[in-house]
Amino acid sequence: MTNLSEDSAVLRLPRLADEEVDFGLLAEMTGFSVKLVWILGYTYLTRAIDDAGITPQRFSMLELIGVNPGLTQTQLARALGLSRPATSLTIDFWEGRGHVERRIAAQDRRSFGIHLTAQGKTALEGLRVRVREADDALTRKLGPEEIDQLRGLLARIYE
Amino acid sequence: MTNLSEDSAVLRLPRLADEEVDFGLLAEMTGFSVKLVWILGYTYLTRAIDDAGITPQRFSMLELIGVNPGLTQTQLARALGLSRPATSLTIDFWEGRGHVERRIAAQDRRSFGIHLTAQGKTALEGLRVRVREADDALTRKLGPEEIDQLRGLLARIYE
DNA sequence: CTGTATTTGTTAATCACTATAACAAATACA
DNA sequence: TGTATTTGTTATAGTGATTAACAAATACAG
Repeated sequence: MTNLSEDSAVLRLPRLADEEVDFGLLAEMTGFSVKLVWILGYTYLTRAIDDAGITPQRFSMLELIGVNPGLTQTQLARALGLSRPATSLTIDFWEGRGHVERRIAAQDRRSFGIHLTAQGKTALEGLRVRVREADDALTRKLGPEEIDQLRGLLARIYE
Repeated sequence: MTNLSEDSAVLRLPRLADEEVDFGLLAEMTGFSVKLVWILGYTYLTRAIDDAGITPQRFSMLELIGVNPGLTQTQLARALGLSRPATSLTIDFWEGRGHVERRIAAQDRRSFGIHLTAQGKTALEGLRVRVREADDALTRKLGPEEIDQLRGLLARIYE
């Protein structure tokens, strides 16, 4: 995850501003602007939490488990838009660190309820602080009312 | 690129709205909203142009070449935020279709100036129409002044 | 002028991620 | 009771992008 050579990718962002390159249609597309901001946010977030393989996806999973203890893996997969195998592997990751445990569901012994361990709760607290900071950094050029405006417009699109 | 089985990925989007899942901190993050919209836009765009391997990245490259004929591969890589190997392969793709050609630069015979062929120009025109439609579809729930507002706020973040 | 260093582009090897397919166990239902 | 569906896992594969290594051309230092 550390890319520090000549062609480092973490910071590799399209360059709209400088030099003589005209972005043509891309510069007129809302989707392209969204992509640029997404890359920037992903970069901030990754830098904030990248300890031994913690990625935005993996954090999202831990957060969902923390807020909704007992969800099954299929429910988690659907909520986050992942395949069931990907979900299974993500839970393996957190279980291997002792942050999460699978408890067999009494009423349906095919499925597990996923829960945070005490360790997991502590880790999640620490991660949340850093994630918040990264998200604040992303919007640091906007005032509070502008952030609300932006969030509102984005929500109108995907809701 | 066709995923039509049970676990289809093209449409796989996190589900904020329905069911009993609480997204916790994620629901409060601007970066997460941006990600959702980005996924949606990427899905629309991919559906609009996905003929025989044309991806958003590859379209972006063709557009940049069309608007800025004669750029070198290194300049294209920097502008789009790609590595030079990735850029080289993308140009291979378009060159193989006869849409782009490499012309040796007279003053520096290490580098090529990249140019559209007549075929490439025609193809680009057709793609531009579909790309515009996909971008319009993404923002169809917003009025013109709201789109401007959104674009302005996003630009403030990455500029 | 000569030799080293840098730059451009390509190729090869690798890595990370995700998906699909196939499977066992449990449950639902006809 | 027997078939079909669902849950989760494993195995396989495919994709994309990256790093490293390289050849050719150019820049520059001594």
